[in-house]
Amino acid sequence: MTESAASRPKHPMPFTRIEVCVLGVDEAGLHVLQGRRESEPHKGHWALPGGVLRIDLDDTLEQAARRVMAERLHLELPFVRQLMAVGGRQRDRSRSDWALSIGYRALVWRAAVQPLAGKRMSDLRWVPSEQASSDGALAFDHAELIARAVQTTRQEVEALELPGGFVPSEFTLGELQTLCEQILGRPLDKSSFRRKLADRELVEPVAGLMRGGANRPAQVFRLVDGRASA
Amino acid sequence: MTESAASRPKHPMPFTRIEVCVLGVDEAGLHVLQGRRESEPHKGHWALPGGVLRIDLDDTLEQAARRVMAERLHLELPFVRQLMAVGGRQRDRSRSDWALSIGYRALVWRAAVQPLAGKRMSDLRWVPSEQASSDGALAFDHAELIARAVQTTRQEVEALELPGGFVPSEFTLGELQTLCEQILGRPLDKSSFRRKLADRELVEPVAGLMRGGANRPAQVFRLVDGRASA
DNA sequence: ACACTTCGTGGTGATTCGCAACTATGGAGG
DNA sequence: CCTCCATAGTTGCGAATCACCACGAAGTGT
Repeated sequence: MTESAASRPKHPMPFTRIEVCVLGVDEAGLHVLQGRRESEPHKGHWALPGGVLRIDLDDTLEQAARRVMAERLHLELPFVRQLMAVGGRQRDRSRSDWALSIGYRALVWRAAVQPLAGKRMSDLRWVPSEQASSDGALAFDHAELIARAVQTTRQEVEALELPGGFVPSEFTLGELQTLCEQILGRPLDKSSFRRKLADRELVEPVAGLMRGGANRPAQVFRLVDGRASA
Repeated sequence: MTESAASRPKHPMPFTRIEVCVLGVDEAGLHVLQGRRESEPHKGHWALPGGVLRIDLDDTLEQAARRVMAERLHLELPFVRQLMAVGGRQRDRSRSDWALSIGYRALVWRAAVQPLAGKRMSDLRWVPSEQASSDGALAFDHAELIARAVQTTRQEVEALELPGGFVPSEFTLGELQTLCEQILGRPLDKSSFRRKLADRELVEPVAGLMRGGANRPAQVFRLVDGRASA
């Protein structure tokens, strides 16, 4: 990042892509958004949505990830997080060219988002995360990206570093707990969950009640100041 | 990583580099290896050692990192770990070209390693990690890479996931503890340290004693099977 | 009035962790 | 030879944390 292209003899640069792992939460757990590729290679196969890094359009890597999401899925996802870079000489194909992908992750509430197949992307489907991270039919490192996305996201939720942008502005503690349980894929203890929230001063009550649904109403909370970790 | 360069219209690709943050441990703590740049831009300034990704020479990103270390520092570092990718349009310089860097980290015992200035790298120096991660004179994202390297390394040591390649094949528990303390920059409790090692079955004793230096000799241990996390 | 469901809080036993004391075992020095 | 000293290695205990369970509170529906 300290050397410009013009300052030294040109070397061929790898074909650089952005891949985005969109994790959708619903009642059944975590799901990964996949699309069917319309062009070679791997035409007709399922893959993570992604696209070419366009240095004429994108100012930053994050912005590139957001542009790709908009083009492929018609989705505006302001909160993305980098996973890792994967790359190397393609071994599975006879053409021996290099490929480099920067993986990003987004976390959304599945019901609140309506992805629409866009450029170079036909069908879309949600795949349960457990199934997706061990899908051999995906391009080789996509499964690795998915596994990493699920793992890091769960670690964050476990540590109650709530990933930015997906926690509603107002919620009850029961809702928040259910959300975390759906991401983690396992039940949490109500008492411990609330204690941690209180000790770390992550949430604060709002003067108002809601969800008298069919039982006792619950206190409404919001995240204190800007406690959404990027 | 699923699309080849020839299959779609060529877009200009970013100038892609590898930067390596070599963390050296000694009695005083963690240090970062820096070199003085011999060429523009930032000529004469201190920076992390790095080099251009050469898709004609490198088969993988990791291999590229190792090649760069060999060229710049005459060092063979088999154990490197990826930190993150940083990049974007260069703002500080008038030329508006893109740069992309993949950051890697290596952890070595400072006394056991003798870096030698190599290609496009003149002086070398070790800088205390605290000082290095807040050095404004470094190229902009180098400080970020250093901070990330120190942070993740300490997290790993804290969790006793001993980074590969830097733990001696044989050691006493006292030596291992001292090593961890130097990386973490704070003292550890002897009793707790040993309990954790025992509980998680990370080390096993070797039938032999050593270091009768001037006091009671200590049992020699080795890591059980392959407990070095990459 | 009663059942039912979720909210909210409190208690208890097990585990972990930090702190510190204590013993063991060698060398150094008089 | 005896004492002192530095480090090795173990043990015990109080504090903090956590998982699990239980109970009362506050609404709705029958």
